[in-house]
Amino acid sequence: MLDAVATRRSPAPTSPLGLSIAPMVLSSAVTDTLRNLIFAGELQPGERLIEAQLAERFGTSRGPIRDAFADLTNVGLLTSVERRGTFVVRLTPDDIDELYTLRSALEGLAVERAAPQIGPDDIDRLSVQLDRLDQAQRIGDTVAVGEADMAFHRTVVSLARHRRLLEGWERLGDQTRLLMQELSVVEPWIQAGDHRVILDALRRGDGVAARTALTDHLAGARRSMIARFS
Amino acid sequence: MLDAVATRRSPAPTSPLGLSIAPMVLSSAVTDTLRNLIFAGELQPGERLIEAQLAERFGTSRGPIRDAFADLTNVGLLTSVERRGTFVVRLTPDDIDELYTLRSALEGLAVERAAPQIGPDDIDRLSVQLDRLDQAQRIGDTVAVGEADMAFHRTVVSLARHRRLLEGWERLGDQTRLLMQELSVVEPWIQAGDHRVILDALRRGDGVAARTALTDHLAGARRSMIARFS
DNA sequence: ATTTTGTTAACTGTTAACAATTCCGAGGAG
DNA sequence: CTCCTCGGAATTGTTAACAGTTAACAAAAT
Repeated sequence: MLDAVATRRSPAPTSPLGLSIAPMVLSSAVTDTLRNLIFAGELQPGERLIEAQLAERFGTSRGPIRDAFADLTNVGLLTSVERRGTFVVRLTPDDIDELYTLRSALEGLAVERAAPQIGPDDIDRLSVQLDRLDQAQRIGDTVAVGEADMAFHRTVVSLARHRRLLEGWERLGDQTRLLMQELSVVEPWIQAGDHRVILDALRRGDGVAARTALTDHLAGARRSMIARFS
Repeated sequence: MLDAVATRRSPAPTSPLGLSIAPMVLSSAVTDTLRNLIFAGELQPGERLIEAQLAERFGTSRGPIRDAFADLTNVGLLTSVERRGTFVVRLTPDDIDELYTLRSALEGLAVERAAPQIGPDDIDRLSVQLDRLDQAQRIGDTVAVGEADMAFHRTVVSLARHRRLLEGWERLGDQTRLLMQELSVVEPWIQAGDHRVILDALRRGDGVAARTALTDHLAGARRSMIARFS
């Protein structure tokens, strides 16, 4: 029915046998599939998405497609104009500025909250993710780099134990991935070191240091992104 | 068709004759109506909303209702569980903490960005809104107080000229109004003065002062809210 | 050549019917 | 008395068809 069904939002309940029992809701499956198509660049910025077309492609009716459009519009990956259609967002330099200044504020708050209550297992998790990032960078796999980078940042934010903060950040995270796809950026080498500094500060439980390391890192990324904007 | 159609998101285009020409989209009308019903306390926290019921009440089919549910869920006024229904959010003390810490971060960023580029007309607008707030407080009109308070804060954020910041804040603003309704709070008297301090700092273009005044104000409101939580 | 006006095709918003799941109480077994 | 099972009712998820709007194009007028 669907090319590839990636359940992301709803962590599938499983039966004792490990089988996924949860009756799938098409809308969310479509949402995830579309998101991945966007991140993979198959749906390009500016492109118009037509309900009936996608409905046929996925073998569903237009209802679930509409729901997915609504979701992705709220996340900021699509924009929709009443009675005129919905399109993949095309980011401008102003958008980049907005993205990174906001991420800076949110992630800054996050690390300061996370630092005092962080545990050794959390540190390990972050460390593993950084290794994965290095690995991906060495190979030169753009998609994997994007994924790993965002995974690290997302984990940091999640450690603040602040639901709304995480939800708000996730929107920006998705848009950042769209940006990376749009610029087809292999993350600049600078960042490899930046991340370690953040992690070290967190390991010491030094929230203030972690914050400045993080905001510096994001300011650098922001400049670098705006610079390579064609 | 609809009891009261309040278009909030889409500022209705009007013809030279003053007639609203824009063909109304039911979904957004329903969204606004539901939001107002929630703020007015007619739909109480925890209450379950049933698609068919509301569809009949508004004289529409279930489609637009579903769309409205999706919107309000994304805003944080409703929560919906797959195949199980959607409910008016019931806020807990933890939620209050989240709301105010996040608002603090966002509005802090906002004033610092707004301060350097603020004009006399902006100051006037804010001043008028504060007068309105005082007025409402003197009369003791809870709903008007909530509206005026949120209007002031919203204007401050909008002056930062940062689309994503404003969008993110608006979700929190809506949830704050829900909170006020839930606690049926006439804003504590402290705040009257607090707001003036913020405005004065902005008038001087002093972003840092405005930030501390604002975050102090929000910290106070947070404590006061948690305190009166029954 | 350029603008204007019909005209048509495509698409979104909406509706109503169908399918599948959940909820809730009655009845029976332990 | 408690727990479990088994319908039936209620409710959400999905589908397919209809209606109004927008966009694109060709013909006519300036």
